[in-house]
Amino acid sequence: MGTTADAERRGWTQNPEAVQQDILSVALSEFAANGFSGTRVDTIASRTQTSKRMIYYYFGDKLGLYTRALEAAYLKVREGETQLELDHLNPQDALARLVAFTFDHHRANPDFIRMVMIENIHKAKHLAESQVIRDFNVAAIDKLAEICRRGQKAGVFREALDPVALHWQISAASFFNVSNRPTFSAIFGNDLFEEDGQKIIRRQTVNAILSIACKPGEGPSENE
Amino acid sequence: MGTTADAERRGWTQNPEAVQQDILSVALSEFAANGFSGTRVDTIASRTQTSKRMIYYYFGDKLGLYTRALEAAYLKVREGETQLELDHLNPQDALARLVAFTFDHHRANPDFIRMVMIENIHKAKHLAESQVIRDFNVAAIDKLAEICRRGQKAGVFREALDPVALHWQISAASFFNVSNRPTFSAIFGNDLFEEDGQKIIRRQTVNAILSIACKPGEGPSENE
DNA sequence: GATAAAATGTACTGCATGGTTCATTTCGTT
DNA sequence: AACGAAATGAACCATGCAGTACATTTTATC
Repeated sequence: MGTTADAERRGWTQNPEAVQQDILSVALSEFAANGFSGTRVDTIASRTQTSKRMIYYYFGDKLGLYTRALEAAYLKVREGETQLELDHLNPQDALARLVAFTFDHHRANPDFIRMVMIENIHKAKHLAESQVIRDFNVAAIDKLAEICRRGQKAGVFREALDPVALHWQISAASFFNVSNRPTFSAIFGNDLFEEDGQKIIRRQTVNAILSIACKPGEGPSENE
Repeated sequence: MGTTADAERRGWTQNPEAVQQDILSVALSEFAANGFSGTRVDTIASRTQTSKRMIYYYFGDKLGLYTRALEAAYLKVREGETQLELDHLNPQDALARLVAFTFDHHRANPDFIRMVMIENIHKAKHLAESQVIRDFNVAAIDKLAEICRRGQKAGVFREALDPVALHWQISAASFFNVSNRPTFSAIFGNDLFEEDGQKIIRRQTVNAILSIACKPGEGPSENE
């Protein structure tokens, strides 16, 4: 990626970029696993090719490292979202596809989910302070807004439909599915989180979202 | 409360029950606010009428206190659920009522939500170990299962409807609404969490759930 | 190849914090 | 009122852990 040199390290060679990446990726996994106060800087350091000294050299303090890890998580997950191409589909199908994609994408990025969970525990304090995150998060809803416009213009979506409220519904299902899996499956068993169960949930979710968006009669067909 | 004596404390008087309750309620609020590792036993103690010594006397260690606080949170919230009476309503209305109630009930118990969030961060480790919680949680779904039975018998609900999957959907919306408010409103603004916005979300959620449960044509009416 | 800046290694420190020790007071029982 | 057990107070301890000091090595620049 870019000019990042390859890290051939015998004896040792300087490689600032690689060292920072190394630290960041370990930090992300540790913070995601243990939360902010639950995470030990020493543990991060030990899982790294480098030392605690370097963490403070590059990131200042624990909070600085956490913030950067949080940003890295967002960047990585948003990157994956750009893949999705929906313009060639009719509004209903585009929406269905977006929902299914979001559902799967959340599942595929549990570390990101956990970072957001942790942020919520902290009342989103750090997220709110990070300009990086705020900037490109507003764009997260663009695709959905565009679909809504098209659907309303075509007369198949409700006039009162609000993209943000719809995004809320999509996020709720997709997020909860990952975030609350431990408690939910501890209480009600793991069936819904096996492959078959997840298919059911995803289909239910897609249908539910479509029924929110569509005018009566324009809803999802039953034969999927 | 039962025979719990009133705590007239001048000089000081022994009152084990009241002391434990005092500790528990402070502990719940601290753990809910700061997570397990983020919480300081000294802070709990200082917000209490009693001392750190008593915490260890009654609860053994920090984890013991946490576990008891978690159980207390569950007990309190489940208690509030027994109010709801649905047998006199037809299945659709009963379900709509249950969903709206659950939505509001989650909102009214943010500390409980936060404890569950924290448990999920910890992969539900402590919840899984608490027999108390497991026991009365299976019962949490009874009302819903009964509604499903009635709706299917009446021919208005889908045959394939699974109460647990439906409960998942109801929980997802109700839980997310509280758990992710900080990050969501940090990114998209607070509108959806004001009174008007919440009404929209709740109505959307009720309709979405009904559309999942009901056969096509038996769905929610539009004039609500 | 000398020099300075950037990058890294090693060892350390100070305090926050979970948990304990030991003594004292309250209170039910006789 | 005496006695033992339960309940409480006040100070203390050990260590986990974020953060630092200081020395050393690499690398670019002249």
